[in-house]
Amino acid sequence: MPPKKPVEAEAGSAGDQTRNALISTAIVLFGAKGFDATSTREIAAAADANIASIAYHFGGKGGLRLACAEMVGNRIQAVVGPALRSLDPGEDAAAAQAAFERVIMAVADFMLGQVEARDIASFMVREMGVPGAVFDKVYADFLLPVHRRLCVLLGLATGHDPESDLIRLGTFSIAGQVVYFRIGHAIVARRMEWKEVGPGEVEAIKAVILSNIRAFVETHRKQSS
Amino acid sequence: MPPKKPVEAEAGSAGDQTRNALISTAIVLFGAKGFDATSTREIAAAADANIASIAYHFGGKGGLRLACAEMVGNRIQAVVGPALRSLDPGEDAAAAQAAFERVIMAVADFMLGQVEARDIASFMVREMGVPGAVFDKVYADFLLPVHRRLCVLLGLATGHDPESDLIRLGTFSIAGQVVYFRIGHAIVARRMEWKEVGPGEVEAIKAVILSNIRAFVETHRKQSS
DNA sequence: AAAATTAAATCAATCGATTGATTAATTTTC
DNA sequence: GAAAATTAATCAATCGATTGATTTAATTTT
Repeated sequence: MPPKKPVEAEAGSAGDQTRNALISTAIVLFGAKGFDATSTREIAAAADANIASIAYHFGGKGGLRLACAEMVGNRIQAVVGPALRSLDPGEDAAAAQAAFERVIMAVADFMLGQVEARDIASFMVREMGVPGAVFDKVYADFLLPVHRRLCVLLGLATGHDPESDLIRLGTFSIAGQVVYFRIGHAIVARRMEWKEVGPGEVEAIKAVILSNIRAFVETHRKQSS
Repeated sequence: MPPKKPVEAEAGSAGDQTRNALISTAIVLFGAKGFDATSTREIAAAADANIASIAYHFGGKGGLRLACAEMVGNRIQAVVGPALRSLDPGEDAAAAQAAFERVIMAVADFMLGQVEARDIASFMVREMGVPGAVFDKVYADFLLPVHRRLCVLLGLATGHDPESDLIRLGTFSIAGQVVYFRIGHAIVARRMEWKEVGPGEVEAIKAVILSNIRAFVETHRKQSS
């Protein structure tokens, strides 16, 4: 019988080591090739573990998938969470816009930045395409609260109702740009004649997205009575 | 043995019928579940054909994948091509912007519109995520020329060099919004509390994207000397 | 025009390989 | 020494691909 999942990340236990190794390598492989295209033998070999370890620790391949989603959610929360709760913009439209920009830029840095984070982003983007337990969990635990908060900020920045169609869809259209540059990085890189998407290229992408954010706010800004 | 009675030789030979049926159903299944998650038996059963037909007509599962990409490319070309070549904007910035908007709106209609087209879009979006023969073919035959043409239009509309980083990345940021609303439609629909993405919802999305296009042009417009 | 021939297409059956999962035995850890 | 963890080996099921036989359509020969 598998043990209770560790609340704290204890790297000491031998069981947790292989457990974490399986999750880490599975995220990379799931993100790179997809869930179905990745075999349990491949994961076990890359993680230097036995095939049966997957069933032992996670109950099966599906359980490992959920465990990956949980770790991905925690990782992203650690990146975006502080930027989301770092300030209370109150009624200041400029401060709200600055906070909105900061969150989107943080997400872009995470999604497009370091190579180790790209696998995490790829995994999550893949899972968001197919309905299932992972989708429901990530949506409820991560996507919905983050999007709600972004809508509050964008609503304050423009003077519109945060839950209006304009603000909700507008937030999607901005956040969607970040997502697109992640999943479409191969196309973008080829078209831009980039050998790789390094720090300089990420900055170029961020500049365009930031410009689009400010253009959106400026276009839809309401006069505050 | 007596010869068989002459049968009707109506539209399409018997071989082409099953061939087209295999491609059509494969696009739907590949788009909905992914290439690896779709078995040849499943395709053959849905297409009401024999399993061996896939190897006979396409040489194998991979050949069917390429054949699907070819048909998808033709379908999209038929939709976007006329809008792209319908006019020569010359030096008129306003006409170029109008043409740009028309093309993006046509792509959005195709990507988000009718249910039968969503499978095609899903298939292509999936294939664009993994490097391979399909990626190379679609990029060279479809993505590159369309993106180049869009850059010309957006360059004319804003007065910038069509091949500048700003215009190329800006075009991606706009076209990427359309792609995102396709792959993220499940998330968007849940957040917007839409039961389904019907014509009205598509119009709402298009309005936001169109607004973003105009905000981009207005922000980056150069004075023509 | 009838018969014979060739080519195209589909069929049921089966191949070896691989999938995720499971077992029983063994080692490690505390 | 008991629980936790790992291991090699095996399970039934399914994968894509292939086979040889059969049927259908088109072409040639008589």
